[in-house]
Amino acid sequence: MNREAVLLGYYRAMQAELGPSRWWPGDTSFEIALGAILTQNTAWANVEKAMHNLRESGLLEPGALARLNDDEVAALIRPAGAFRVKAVRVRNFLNFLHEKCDLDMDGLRGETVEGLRPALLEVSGIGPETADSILLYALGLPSFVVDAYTRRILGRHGLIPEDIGYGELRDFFMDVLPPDVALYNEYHALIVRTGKNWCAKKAGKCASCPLAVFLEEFSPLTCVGKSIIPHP
DNA sequence: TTCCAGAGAC
DNA sequence: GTCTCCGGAA
Repeated sequence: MNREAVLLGYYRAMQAELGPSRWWPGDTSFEIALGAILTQNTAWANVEKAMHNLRESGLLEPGALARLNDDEVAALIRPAGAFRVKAVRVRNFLNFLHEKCDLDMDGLRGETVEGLRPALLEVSGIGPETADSILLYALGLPSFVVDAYTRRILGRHGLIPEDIGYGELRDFFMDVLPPDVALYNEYHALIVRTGKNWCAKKAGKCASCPLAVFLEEFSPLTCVGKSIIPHP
């Protein structure tokens, strides 16, 4: 199998069906990075409520947010869920920005994925997916983002084992795709939109999925009606 | 593995 | 009422 051709085929199929995604929503690098932390295991609609609270209070910039204590931050981001945990994670990220670039993310321009990714992963509360989201969407660096939808879709199609680790799944893309920021950006956006609409955890709606042709081509699974079930 | 922890869909 | 959500830490 030519993995590059297959993965580009997935990309084109989603692109043809869904059109451009215009990701990641947010006016500044900091706002995008903040959203990446707040959306951890959380529906985006709830993140928007938290962002709205911060915006109304003029706190969507690092300097202003850094002056609040954790309880004040927690109260504002409450709609995003796990708010006490996430308030600490935002604090840790602000401390990172303070040391790294004096709270100005423009100071991170010129950094590389190889240089910055390990540093981000040192921050407690920033795991691999959040780090890659910040690198790609906030800073425009070519670090491919994978997530639960990526694993579920490719797993159900039989292209990867469903228990594949984050790093291995990321390499599955980065080993064959060119390091193209625009491609990486749109690819992950399309995966999330496709996953949300067609590849629900319990029962996928494969019949109408933009990627149905690939399921038939690669899958050891059986597609019955509008849902996908494991092959006996 | 379990907890976090609100909110919408079902 | 249960499940899931643009995960990560202990």
